Amino acid sequence: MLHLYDTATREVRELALREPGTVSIYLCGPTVYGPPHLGHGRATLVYDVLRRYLEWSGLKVRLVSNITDIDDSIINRANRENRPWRDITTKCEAVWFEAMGKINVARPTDVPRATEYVEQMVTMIGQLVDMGKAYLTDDGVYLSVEQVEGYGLLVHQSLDDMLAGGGDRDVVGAGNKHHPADFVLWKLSKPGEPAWPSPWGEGRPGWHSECVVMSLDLLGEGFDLHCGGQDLKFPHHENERAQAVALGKQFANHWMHHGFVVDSEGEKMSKSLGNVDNLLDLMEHYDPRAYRMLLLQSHYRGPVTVSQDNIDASVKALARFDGIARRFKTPAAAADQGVLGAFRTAMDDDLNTPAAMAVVFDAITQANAAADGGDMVRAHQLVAAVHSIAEAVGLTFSTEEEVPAEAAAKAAALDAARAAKDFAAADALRAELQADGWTVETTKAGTTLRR
RNA sequence: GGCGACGUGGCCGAGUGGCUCAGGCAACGGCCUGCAAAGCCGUCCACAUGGGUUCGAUUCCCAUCGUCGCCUCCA
Repeated sequence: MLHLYDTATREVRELALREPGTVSIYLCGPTVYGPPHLGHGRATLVYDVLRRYLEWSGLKVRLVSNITDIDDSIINRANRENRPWRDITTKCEAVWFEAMGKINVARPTDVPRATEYVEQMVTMIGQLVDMGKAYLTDDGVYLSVEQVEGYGLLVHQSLDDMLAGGGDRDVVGAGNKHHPADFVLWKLSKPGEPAWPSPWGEGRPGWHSECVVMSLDLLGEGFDLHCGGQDLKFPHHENERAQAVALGKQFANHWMHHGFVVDSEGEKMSKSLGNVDNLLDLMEHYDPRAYRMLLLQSHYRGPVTVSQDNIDASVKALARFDGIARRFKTPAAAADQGVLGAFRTAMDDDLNTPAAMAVVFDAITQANAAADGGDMVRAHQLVAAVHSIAEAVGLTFSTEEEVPAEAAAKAAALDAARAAKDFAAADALRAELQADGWTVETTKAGTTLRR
């Protein structure tokens, strides 16, 4: 069974299932106000691999990932561009799923939108107010973190230490809050801002309230796993949990956080740094599978550098990977159990995908070696295992390339020249094709081209 | 100031108290090939620094240096 590092307990431990055979996962989704960046790509790819692996293992996965379509960033952009905010959110959501499709990230089983949950959020906030755990101020409703048992579980820091570290930062809503760490549940709206009715006045929910309501509604109390980027650990996840705890509800049983995408200087790639390449750009310029391969060859908890060199290396690795799919069309054998077992061992150990990929590449080498040695049965067993693993991690094979008529004609001419032993002509044709970007393989069976 | 992560070979990147010191990319040699490519075989290049524990440390402990993240925008 899968063991994962749990941020709350700071140890790798078994992912316990509330209901045998079914895994319930909540992943904080995007705020739809701009194109998805590389960080979003990593987040979705990491958990797509997790989800596929669990399904491949025979488990039923319920993966809920929300769309945050109420947020200050959205309102700001709407004001800046003088257009309706819903226009932005619907467009961005469409772009989001388009990008997800390109990187082969399966759509979550549930995609709730914040706008569809406002009433439930108001109800929940009302309960917190009634319980005396939340209070109304001039600009909204806040949760009183001092009344939350174990606040700071995920950051492993006491409330006092958090405050001591604040430095010169401005405390948001300082004048209104009872305690500097209290956070907003309901923001009263200013004229012209999107607004929903509430007992405290028109306004909109705070970000942290969205996810707690949606996750508990769709997955129920004590769901198995809550995941997201390390930057969501605090305050977002801490505050989601705080609300659940304040309500007296069981929240996530296990917390998983992945590392950042960094630039070549090793700094976090963040929107505020302005060094962000968006995900669609990356897909346009490189094999869309390259990013997944790059991430699979890194551990999910560490930082990943997305650089020219790294992407190039991943593209090359994919070529080797595709090589066996070209060589062995349909593996007509049962998958090698040793390879699958080694793969499972790696994955179950905190999703050690780099080790898992090492298993795959070893199997590829062995399969090629077996075939070179004439043992096709063995080769096919290994290839079948590679195909199975590819499915488990969401990698597809690229085999047949569309070859334009002109290039195909040159390839045919090349074969004819070789048959006639006119090697000078053959070499010239090959050079032309290579100049056009083709990888040319001339074999006894004829010339094949691929990009 | 508090909390945390990390420093592995030309690059990326797992892992381990000693045994065979993953894997990918690159380079070099060989086989194969008309020559290449692909594939296979082999070579090369390691564990930030200084102490300590130990029969033995890249792996454990301490210190130092360095990098990065979080401490209410953020995947």
